[in-house]
Amino acid sequence: MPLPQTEIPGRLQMQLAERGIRMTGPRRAILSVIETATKHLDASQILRKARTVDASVDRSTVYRTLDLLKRQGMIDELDLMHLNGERHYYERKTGHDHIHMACLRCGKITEFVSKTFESLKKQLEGECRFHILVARLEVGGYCSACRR
Amino acid sequence: MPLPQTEIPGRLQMQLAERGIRMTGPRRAILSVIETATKHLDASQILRKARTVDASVDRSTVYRTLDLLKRQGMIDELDLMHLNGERHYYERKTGHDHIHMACLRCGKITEFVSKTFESLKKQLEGECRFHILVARLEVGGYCSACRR
DNA sequence: AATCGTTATGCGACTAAGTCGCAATAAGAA
DNA sequence: TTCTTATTGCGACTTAGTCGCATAACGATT
Repeated sequence: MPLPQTEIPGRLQMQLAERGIRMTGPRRAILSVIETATKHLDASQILRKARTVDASVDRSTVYRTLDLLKRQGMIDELDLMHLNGERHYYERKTGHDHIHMACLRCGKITEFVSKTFESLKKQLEGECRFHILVARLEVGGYCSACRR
Repeated sequence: MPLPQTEIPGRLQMQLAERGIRMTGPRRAILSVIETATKHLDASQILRKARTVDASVDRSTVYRTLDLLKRQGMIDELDLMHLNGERHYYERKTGHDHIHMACLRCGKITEFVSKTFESLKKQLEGECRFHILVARLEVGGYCSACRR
């Protein structure tokens, strides 16, 4: 998981404030969970963790907040190749998109930043005249340790 | 949707036979639906269509068959950026992977084959020593007609 | 500080996707 | 035809996510 050390805690809160979006207790709890996460979390994990901060947080508030953050382009939604069922995972959007590689044997998730990926997106924007808002590249296979 | 004219109907059946996998009525119905599809179908659409061929086909058989085909690397599973809820879509795997671009305004799905995408996969295989079995690149944004 | 329009929340009931165990059935090799 | 093994339909279940609604809380304004 990307957790750049340069990242200011409370950044998501600030970004929402800048956009004139109301801040609330449950929202703060959920944002802090996402900001301090060290691995990819799904909605129910986010709910559980948020409740340790604010016990009243409800499941639907988690979903609504995730929708808000997605719409604002502040988080990305991942499947991680459905390694563990159908749930979705979330992570903060950083400046540079990265590729997720999921090992189908050991379950390890590897992230990878690639210039080629950036060129590919430019190619799509140009050749297809498509305006990209989200790009998600997920790969499933065997990691270096698990391939033989 | 890719429906190459060179494609032999019954190809999936043959591939399964080659691998010594048992052929059954329901399975045949489901395969034919997938083979003759002209757009991306989800599990319940596949079920509905398969039932016009063999009325007894059950939902769980559809899911089990889709799992089988996924495991055999004969179909790909797509989200299409969750344009219409959480369902998954399926398509036959062809020789060349392609990118799916989903327009978030009009819902159009555009497919794109790219050399750069192939290089990117090679890069992952090489630099990360990752053995790729599935690669899924989905893009959400605005298509040429909907961007302004 | 008190007011007030608007937005967000918790609750609970609901939908829809997908899973699973099991007894019955059908494939296909012998 | 027989027999083993894989597959099926059924039905009950789980789990992710949605929605309407009455209540609560934000935060701008006075």
